[in-house]
Amino acid sequence: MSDKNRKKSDIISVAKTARVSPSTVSRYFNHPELLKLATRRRIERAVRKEGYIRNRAAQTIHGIRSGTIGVLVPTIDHTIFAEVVQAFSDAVAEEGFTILLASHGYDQQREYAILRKFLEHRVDGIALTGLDHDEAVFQLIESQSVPTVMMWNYAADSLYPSIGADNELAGRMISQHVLSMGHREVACLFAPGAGNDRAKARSRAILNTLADAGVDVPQDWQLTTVYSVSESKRQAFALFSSTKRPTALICGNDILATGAIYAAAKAGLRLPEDISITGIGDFKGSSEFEPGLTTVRLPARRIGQRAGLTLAAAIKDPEADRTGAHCAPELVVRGSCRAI
Amino acid sequence: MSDKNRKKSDIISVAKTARVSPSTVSRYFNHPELLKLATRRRIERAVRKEGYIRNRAAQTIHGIRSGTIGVLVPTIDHTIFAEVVQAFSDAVAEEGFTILLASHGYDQQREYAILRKFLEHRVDGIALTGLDHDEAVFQLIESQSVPTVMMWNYAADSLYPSIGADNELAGRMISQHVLSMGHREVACLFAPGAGNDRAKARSRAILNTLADAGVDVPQDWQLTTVYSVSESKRQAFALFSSTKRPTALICGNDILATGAIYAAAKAGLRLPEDISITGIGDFKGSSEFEPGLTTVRLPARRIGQRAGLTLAAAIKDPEADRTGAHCAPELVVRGSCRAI
DNA sequence: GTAATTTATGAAAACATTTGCAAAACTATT
DNA sequence: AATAGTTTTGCAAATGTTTTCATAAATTAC
Repeated sequence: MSDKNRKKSDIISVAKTARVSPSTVSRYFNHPELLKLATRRRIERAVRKEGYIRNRAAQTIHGIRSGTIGVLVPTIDHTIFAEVVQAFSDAVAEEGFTILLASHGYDQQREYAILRKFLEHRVDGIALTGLDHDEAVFQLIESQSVPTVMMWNYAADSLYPSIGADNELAGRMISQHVLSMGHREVACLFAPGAGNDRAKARSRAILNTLADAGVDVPQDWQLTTVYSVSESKRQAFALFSSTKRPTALICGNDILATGAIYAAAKAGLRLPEDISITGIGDFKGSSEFEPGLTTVRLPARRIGQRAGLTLAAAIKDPEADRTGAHCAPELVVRGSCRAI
Repeated sequence: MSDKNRKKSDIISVAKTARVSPSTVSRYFNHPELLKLATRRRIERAVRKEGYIRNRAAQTIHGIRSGTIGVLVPTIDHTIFAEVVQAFSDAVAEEGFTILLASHGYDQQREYAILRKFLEHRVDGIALTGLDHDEAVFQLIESQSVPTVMMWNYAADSLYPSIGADNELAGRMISQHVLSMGHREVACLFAPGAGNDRAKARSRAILNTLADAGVDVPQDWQLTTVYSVSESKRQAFALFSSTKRPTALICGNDILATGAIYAAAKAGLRLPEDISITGIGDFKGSSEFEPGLTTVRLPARRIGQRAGLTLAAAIKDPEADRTGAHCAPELVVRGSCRAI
């Protein structure tokens, strides 16, 4: 494509080979309709010959948008966030944006530091996960007045547009279903709530709903485990091996439920005859268990896409609608939770 | 943190409030050791007061590194790539880089377009997935002479440092194991090879190894399916329901194997008594099935980390060692493949 | 207390662009 | 062929930094 472009080519060198001024080359890219066809042709050839690639950094310092969006998730390698990020990325790529991605591992300090970095790169917008963030994070966003959305969790009164599911509702839905199937002896397996408002909202809602129905979950049936199949398998196995077993186990998410299902198999329990298990999330694959996992679908792809679209719109038009959106969770009844 | 910074603060405004010159502020950030303690203090206060955030775009046009690395994967929401990206991101974050992430969905045209975008952003380095890319992609990288690594797949003679596993070896390992367990009636379930050199290498190696041992896989036992639990479940179920069943099913990756396991359960086959199933990858969770999945571990995290470290080193020191690294696959024998 | 060093700071040029304004080159009109 | 109007282009200033070079200030040596 080029022979001796050892000297990186810039707009000036392109101008030279096209025998026009740098400004004209700039216009070629930004307002091509202002150029005479012949000039356009000439420049096009020069660009090609030089293998010139525009320098967004140089544009950015003119207040022109950087074309990047900072996306901040707790971790990338959980199905659920991976899906959100994928959908988000696809949505904004459509609009010409590229994402800067980073994960904070549920560490609020790191979240702040990463946010600063994003801002140094002059991202045009920011997508955070969850509604719960350090005060400094909010201040930073406020002071830089950069368009922001909060993904994953929904609350009507959030400070910035939130696009996600109502996790409390999800918790309520699954526990109501379990109750409606006649279960009274219910155990719970939750992810830790620290720095994770989603997990917190779910466990709160589940426990409350059960309590309201007069079902009391004893302390030793309220298990907590990190987000990991093997850990939840271990914990659930211990639970299933104890003398008194619940008839149903409500898990805070599908990954934990997966562990519980394996634990049941290991303990020789039949699903759902001996034990009912439910999840939250409806991750890819949850429908494929035998029997399928009864769960509440949190529409990850829809959330990611919607969040991306909303943010892109807010960036392009500061007057755009900045209200969030609730991507409603949906009860998915499969075979893993039976009626008593 | 600030009242009336409606006018975005730059290095000049900071200089003004600190009563020093802009150059001094610049030095405060880049060579603080050159400043007198008192001056440093003064500037620090001004920075804080103004809520100033450095502008990397402005630095970048001075040829200073942008601090970004472009990462290009086929898709983000496959466990395996998510893991690689997570590890990669962590590794380079350590060195001060932020990643620009995009996915091309196995579309070579899109890969090229995304690469151009990365280059417009003046990424300091590029990480691609796999060794197989469009000629134009290589030309672009060559002409911009930007440090590049290729992740996931390993080949000693690759054009750019490759950090990953030898997928052919992985295929050989698993089929040798299956053979050593005495299986002669073997079926295969592969991911499509188009635009995916990893999948291609595996299926080739598996078929060859089997053939060398005199085991011929009939055409209708060579199944191909997209990367999806439900699709592979469907296909495997069909296979299991036909009159003549293999004694073992070798799957091109763990996701496909997962589908096959569910299919077996659905078909009422016992694992491994009635059917042996193997995967490749050893994804998170593969060890937790009952029985655990026999597979070949491809060390995703190690690959991502290693790739990140290698690239970061190449960026920081152009003379750095640019040889790739083979992260050896490793046979993981669990219960899903029995001896006949 | 002065000269010679060393250290800390500032001025100005450079980086790769964009853009407002003005000049040049066309077209259309007479 | 001259004029008015329009379209196309170039000049120069601006953007937010870094860096080289020069100078001022502080320190040390005598």
